[in-house]
This record gives sequence, structure tokens and C-alpha cells, in this order.
Amino acid sequence: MNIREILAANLKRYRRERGVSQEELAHLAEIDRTYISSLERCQYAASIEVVDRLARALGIDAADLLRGTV
Amino acid sequence: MNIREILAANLKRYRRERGVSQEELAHLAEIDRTYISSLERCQYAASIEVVDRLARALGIDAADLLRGTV
DNA sequence: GTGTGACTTGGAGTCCGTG
DNA sequence: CCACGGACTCCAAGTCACA
Repeated sequence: MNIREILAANLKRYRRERGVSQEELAHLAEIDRTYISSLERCQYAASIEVVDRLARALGIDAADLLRGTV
Repeated sequence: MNIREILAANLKRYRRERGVSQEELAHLAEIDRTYISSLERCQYAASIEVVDRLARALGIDAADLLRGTV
């Protein structure tokens, strides 16, 4: 499992735990909906700034989004 | 403290704990020497892939490099 | 509500050097 | 051993239309 897949998995998991759609998260994090979709499909290696914005929108620490599903 | 500063602080701390120079870490992580220098000076928002490679080279989890100095 | 292809552009990341 | 600069390449960032 590479780092993109870890981010994708964590992002999807936390997002669903919060019960928010990609669209709602996109609005909260001020990131385009299709870009979030791309990240959940491991299309890009996001920058730490994007990770940070997503983490804030989800109410968690940026580190939690990169924590390996050990 | 923004995410770049958090990464910079953690990177510098772990690197010095391991007693490795920027140059040695650059070699271990296969990242350019000047780029690591730039990251420690908060010049760029690294991608998660770079964070991952640095973490592996330091023998830690990628999440540890983004953990906020709470 | 989400996946996807196409597109542009600013910045990530490299390589050369200097003090 | 590190900060810092210029010049370069290439991908992440951001947006759109459509399925």
C-alpha cells in the first residue's frame, strides 16, 4: 500500500464517518469536488497543504490522514 | 504554525536525532540536497510522496513528519 | 453523488553553482 | 555542512463538461 492509497483510504473513511459527501467536503475544504474525487482514486500525490485543508475540514490532524493502515 | 513549518520542524528534529546531514538524508531518500534544505526553510509545500520517502529514510511513519507540535 | 477526460498554469522538484 | 541563487522540467492544482 503506497502513500497515495493510504491517503485515499483515510480520506474516504473519515469523510464517511462524518457522513459528508465529496461535494460537501469540497465546500468545507474549499477544494474542487472533482479534485477530491481524484485523490480518493489515487490519481495524484497531494501536497501537504491540500492534506492540511482536508484535515481541518474533517476536524482532525493532518497526520491522521497519512497514518498507515497498519 | 502552518503545515510547512510543522514539516520543517519535524524533519529537522528527526534528522538531527539520527545524526545525519542534509546531504546524507538526500542520498538515502533519493531527493535533491538543495530541496531538503528548502523544505527545512519552509520554502515549498512538499507532496505526500516526498514526505513518505523522507519518512522511510528516517525510519518513521509518514504521519510522524506531519504531526503538529501541539 | 460520483467518475472521467481534456485542458492550462503555477509551483514542486532537479541540477548547476557560490559564499 | 548548510543557505541561497538561477534555470530548467514536469506534475499537482484547479476548472469544466459530460456521463
